[in-house]
Amino acid sequence: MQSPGNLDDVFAALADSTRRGMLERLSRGPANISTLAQGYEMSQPAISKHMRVLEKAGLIHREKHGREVRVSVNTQTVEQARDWIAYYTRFWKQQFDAVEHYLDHHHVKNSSTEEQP
Amino acid sequence: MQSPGNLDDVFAALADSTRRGMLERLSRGPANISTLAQGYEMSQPAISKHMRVLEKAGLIHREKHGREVRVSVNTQTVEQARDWIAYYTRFWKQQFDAVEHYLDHHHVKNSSTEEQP
DNA sequence: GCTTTGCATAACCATTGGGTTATGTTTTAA
DNA sequence: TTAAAACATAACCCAATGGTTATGCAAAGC
Repeated sequence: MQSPGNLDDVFAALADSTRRGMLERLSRGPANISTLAQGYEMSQPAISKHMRVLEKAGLIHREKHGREVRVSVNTQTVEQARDWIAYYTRFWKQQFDAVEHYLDHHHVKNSSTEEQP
Repeated sequence: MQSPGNLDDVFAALADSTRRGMLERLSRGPANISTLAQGYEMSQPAISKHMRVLEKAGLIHREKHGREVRVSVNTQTVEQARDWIAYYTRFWKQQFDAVEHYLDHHHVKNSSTEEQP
C-alpha cells in the first residue's frame, strides 16, 4: 500500500524526464510496465527502479495481472503536489503584482537591477 | 540571468523541505538571505547552496542591496511547474473517474486488488 | 581605521540516484 | 514439458546532493 506520498518524494520523483514521460504516457490510460518502457533506451532494471520511485512517492498504483503489472496514476498524490504550488502561487503572484503596480505608478520600469548613483 | 528553469531542475529544487520552507516564507514578501535562514539549524554555506539550487532552477530572483541580497520568487517558473501537473491532472482524473463510473455501474467496489478464484 | 555583518567559494565527506550486468521467479506460449 | 516473456532483486559503478569547516571579501557600524 503506497503512502499518500510526502512532498519530498513526490517532487523528487517528478524531477526526472523519464518518469515524467511515463506519467504523461499514463494520461492516455493505464499501461503495462513494458509498454511504459517503450521508447526509452535503458535496461529493464532501470525501468523497474523508476517504477519503484514513482510508487514510493505514491504517484502510481500497481495491479498484478498474471505476469504483467498494470500501472495507473494516483490522482490524489498528484493533486497534493499541484495544490502545494497552487496555494503559494496565489501569494507569490500577489506580491509580484504589487511590485508591478508600484513600478507602474512611479514610471521606473526596467530598473530591477539598476543601482542609482 | 536565471534561465526559465527546466522542469528537472525545478522539481528537484522543490524536492527539499528546507527550500520549500524558504519559498513559503517568500510568500509573505521578499526577504534577505539571512532572514530566510532563520529557524534552520544549518551552516550559512548550506543556506547559500540552497539558494543556488533555487536560483539555478529559476525559482527565485536575487537583488544585491549593499551587502545584503534581497530574494523574491519568480512566479513564471513556479507557474510552469504547476501547469505541467495541472495539464495532465485533467486526463489522469478523467480516466480515474471513468473507472469509478465503471465500478459504480457494476457494483464491484473494493475489488481493486482482489483476485477472483 | 578596525571590526563585524552578510554573504560567496573551495575543499572535503557521506549518502543518494540513475545507470549497468547478472540472476531469479512466475506466468504464458509453443 | 520446455522455452520465452514480464517482471523483480542484488551487486556494483560513478556522478550528484546535502552537509560540513575554513577562508575570502565587500559593505556597514563603531
